[in-house]
Amino acid sequence: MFAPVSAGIDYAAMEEDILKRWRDLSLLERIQEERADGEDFTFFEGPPTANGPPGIHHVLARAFKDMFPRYRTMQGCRVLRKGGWDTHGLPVEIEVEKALGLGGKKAIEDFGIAEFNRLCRESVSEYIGDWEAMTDRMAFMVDMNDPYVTFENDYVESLWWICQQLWDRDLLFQGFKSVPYCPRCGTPLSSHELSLGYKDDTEDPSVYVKFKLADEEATYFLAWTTTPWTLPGNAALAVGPDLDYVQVRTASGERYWLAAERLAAVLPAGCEETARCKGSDLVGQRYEPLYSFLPVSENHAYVTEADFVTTGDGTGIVHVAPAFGADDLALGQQLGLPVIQTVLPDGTFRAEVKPWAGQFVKDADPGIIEDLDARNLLLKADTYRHTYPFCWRCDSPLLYYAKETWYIRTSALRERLVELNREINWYPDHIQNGRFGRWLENNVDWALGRDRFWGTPLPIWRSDAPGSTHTVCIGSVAELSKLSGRDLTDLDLHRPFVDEITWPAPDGGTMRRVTEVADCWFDSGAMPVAQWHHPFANREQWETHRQADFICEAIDQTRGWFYTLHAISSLLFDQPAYRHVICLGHILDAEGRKMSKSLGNVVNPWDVMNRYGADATRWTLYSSAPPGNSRRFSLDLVAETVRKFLNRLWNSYSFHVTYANLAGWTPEAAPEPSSHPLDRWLLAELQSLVRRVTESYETYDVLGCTRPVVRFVERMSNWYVRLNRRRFWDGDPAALQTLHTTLTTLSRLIAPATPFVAEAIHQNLVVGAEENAPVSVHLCRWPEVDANLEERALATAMTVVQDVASLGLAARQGAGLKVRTPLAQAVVQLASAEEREAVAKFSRLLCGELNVKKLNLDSTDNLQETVVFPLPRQLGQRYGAGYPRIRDAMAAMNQEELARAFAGGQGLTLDIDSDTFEITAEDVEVRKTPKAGFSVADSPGRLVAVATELTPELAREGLARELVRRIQQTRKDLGLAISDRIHLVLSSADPQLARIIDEHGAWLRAETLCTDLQLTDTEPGADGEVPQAELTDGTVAIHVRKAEPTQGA
RNA sequence: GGGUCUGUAGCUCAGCCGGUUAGAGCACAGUGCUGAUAACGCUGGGGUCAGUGGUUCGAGUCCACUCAGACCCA
Repeated sequence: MFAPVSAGIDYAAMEEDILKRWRDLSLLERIQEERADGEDFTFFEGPPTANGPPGIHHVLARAFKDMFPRYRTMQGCRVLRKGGWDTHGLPVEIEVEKALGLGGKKAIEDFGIAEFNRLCRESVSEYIGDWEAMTDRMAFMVDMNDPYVTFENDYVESLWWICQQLWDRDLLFQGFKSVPYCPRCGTPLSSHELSLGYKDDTEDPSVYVKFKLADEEATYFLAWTTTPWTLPGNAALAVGPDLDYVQVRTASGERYWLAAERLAAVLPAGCEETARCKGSDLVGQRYEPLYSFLPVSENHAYVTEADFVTTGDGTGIVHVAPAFGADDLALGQQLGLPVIQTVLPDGTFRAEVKPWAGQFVKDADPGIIEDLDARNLLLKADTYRHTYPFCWRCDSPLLYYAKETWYIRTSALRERLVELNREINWYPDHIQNGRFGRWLENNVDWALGRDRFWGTPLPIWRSDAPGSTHTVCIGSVAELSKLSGRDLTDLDLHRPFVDEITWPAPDGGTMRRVTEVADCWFDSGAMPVAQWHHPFANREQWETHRQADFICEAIDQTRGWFYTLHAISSLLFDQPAYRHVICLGHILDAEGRKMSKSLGNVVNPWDVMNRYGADATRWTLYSSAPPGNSRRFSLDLVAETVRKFLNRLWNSYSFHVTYANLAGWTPEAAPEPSSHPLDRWLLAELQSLVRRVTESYETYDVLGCTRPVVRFVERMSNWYVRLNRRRFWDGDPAALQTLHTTLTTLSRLIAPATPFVAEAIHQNLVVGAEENAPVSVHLCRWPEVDANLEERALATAMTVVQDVASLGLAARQGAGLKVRTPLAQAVVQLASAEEREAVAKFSRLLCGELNVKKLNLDSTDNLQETVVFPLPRQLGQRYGAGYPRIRDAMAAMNQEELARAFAGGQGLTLDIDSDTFEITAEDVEVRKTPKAGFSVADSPGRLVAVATELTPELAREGLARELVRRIQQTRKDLGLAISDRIHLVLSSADPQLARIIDEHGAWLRAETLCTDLQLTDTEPGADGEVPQAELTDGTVAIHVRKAEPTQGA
């Protein structure tokens, strides 16, 4: 006996039961034990930060992460699934800063770094419980008991080791980075801080500046800027190489170079064009610097080309100041331009910039404009409105400012990064050469340092002796202990404690740590190394798992984790960090808007999982859209998954258990193959499904793993089970075995995707019935295709049969004939002998489906009359009185041939009484009417006609079925069990009743499990209590009473 | 402003190498079936394949541009 399964199911409750079962089994531990000798499959967990509760988008990522490790486990692999937590970084600091009400770096320093970092450490585990609960509830199988944690000393020490590796290979260096910088708070802002403070319609100066050519008199390049204060830092001018430039002479006699497209907007009409060329022709021209406050040794003050030059505004010639703009700096680094840093960190000009020394740069703008004007270097000055960033804390306008910071020299290995990317399999594949590939091709050095507090301290110590460059990069705690002469084993590897470690420098100064901490993306990108505390421990683990077989995150990680993993692994080990990567699109709300707290449209994963269950949630995410697409998500979609997939599966399962138990059936260890065509068909379909799904798992095709299963379950439920109900009722072992095999195979096939339902089925059908069965479906081996059961011809045959059934039902409906009324025959006409053979094999099935006495496959009769009807509106308009003649002439022709001709695109030319009429296919309507006595439906190449004549015998049989149907409904309404016996009294004044019972009584009693049937001839009144059925000339009342079970039966 | 992706029925999505009249599910309407099913069948309404131009005998599909949305970068 299987445990009874009710069709109505509460998935959430079922899942809670299964979770408990897994806990009792210690499933994860058990899997790791049983697969200890398996081939290795390595999954890397992209670590989340637990300083906020998980949202539905985290469920999305975790659902996709879960499938493939589970699949590999079922293929026998030993799967690494180590959890991890990302704990450092600015977002964490900002949360704590807000909670403490601190305003900026200075305030944090005053508050105390030690206490601040302690609070950060606390904050990142605040929601760890929520995350663990969500992970557990959705059945993301990951080891949360032994996760890597990026703030732990072992982890940080590995990061130090990496820094030292890079340092030793001259890949770690100090350079400039342009950052949005708040002069008041004295700190750079991160991109998400930046996005908090943009203001539209900010007014700034708009100045057109004249740069005099070095070796041409009275000739200038015109450049445009909204930040005059950056002009003392000018190092070059940039043009677009493919843009057209003109030199024009103005009325004053001066000549200006600018983009041809900008001429009209910048200069008054009437200028004379004196030269024209491409931007690339200007490259290399030298000009006289506007200012020379700072000594400059490098080559500068010439024209170069840059792809960021546009003609949307300005002059098409861009003033380049590497000390400030990010584009400028990148270009400058590429060309070796000097960083002319004229501005101090507090936003004022340095002393060397004499006229404006000490002045806040923005306040100096008018003075600079005045100065340029006085020196005849200003064409014009105006104001300009645009979007400009402000500090979200103090509202000061931000400056883009090149700051000295630590870099990883990734650009030195740019080519190698691109090459190694070719070894990675990307899903969707466009990311490889698209977003990610392009990003790598344009790789710039990785700015590693952050002027912050809660992060991995850069392990770089430098002598504080004036002018000293003595610097060391530490690679381990032991090394630091040795250098500092202290045992630092228990040192917390964070600020401020690490900063306190100093020692005498050989040049007389003191070795002090640089104050920066590492970009937190460095932490997570280093996890392949640091999660093992490599090279200090776990050598074997590290060797085995240095490359992931599979990772999966959302698309925003292309420049985040996907990049940092790739960069670190390529630089250190010259190999990609991962072989397969699924890059997910973002999740949107039902209206297609981004989910955000401010819009209040964030879906809480618990609401979804509590209502519909984790399986339904997971399956919806897998199957509703390609993984890489952004996807709309709503509860309705999950509800649809329940209805259209899970319920159909569950009901088939419930059906199977009900009838297996009724028949006392148990599965056979080695069942005989069934010869029943429907069984063979289902098993053949099952084999194709296994083949298809397996291929999809092998190729990381998530839609291929899921959508075919939906189609299969639909056919299993609505075709196989429905058509075989009689066999199940009869306890046919072949049918029960077929459905059993199918359901248990299916449970393994869906186990990686919907682990709960799969487990529920497995527990009841397999664990409950077989000795030595795996205790969990997740310990089973993946199903294999049984080639003996694959019969492709059967699948095609069945599609013909299904089409014939549809046509037959359409034909019945066309004649208004209820399916319950039997008809004498259906005539089926098909295009080929193969199709006829297929249908013949299933003719009994089709007779039942269409409720006809026989199927006639041999008729060649013409069952439809064709009439080609000339349309009066069109032909009448064209030929007026000629229309009746056309009509009569066409009516006299062979309608079949005519219809064929028009269908084939031919027209018709009629010559009647010396008049000529041209008739096209648009002028006629081909009407088909069924032959008398039939109702017809057809599809291309197929036709089904049902005989419409209803003899009294057939009518009585139909009424008998109607009676049975009413009695069964009554049984249901009375709440009788399916196997309960009944007493039945039928009352009607219509003498037909007796005749019906005479002819069909035995059948009726068998169908309704009626042990005692009585007839009375009282015509029932309109008693609403007693169910009734309509006969031809009267009504019959149905009295059902449950029969007491016979003693001992 | 730049890059990548997406845009097909009211909604969620298919649509192969360019090839006949663009499909499915949901929702809606009618109707039928049902002792497994919260289901199911049949019929129907519903489409400027985002837009414009081009290539081609032929374009939802290829190319260019435009528009809208998403993400990343400025």
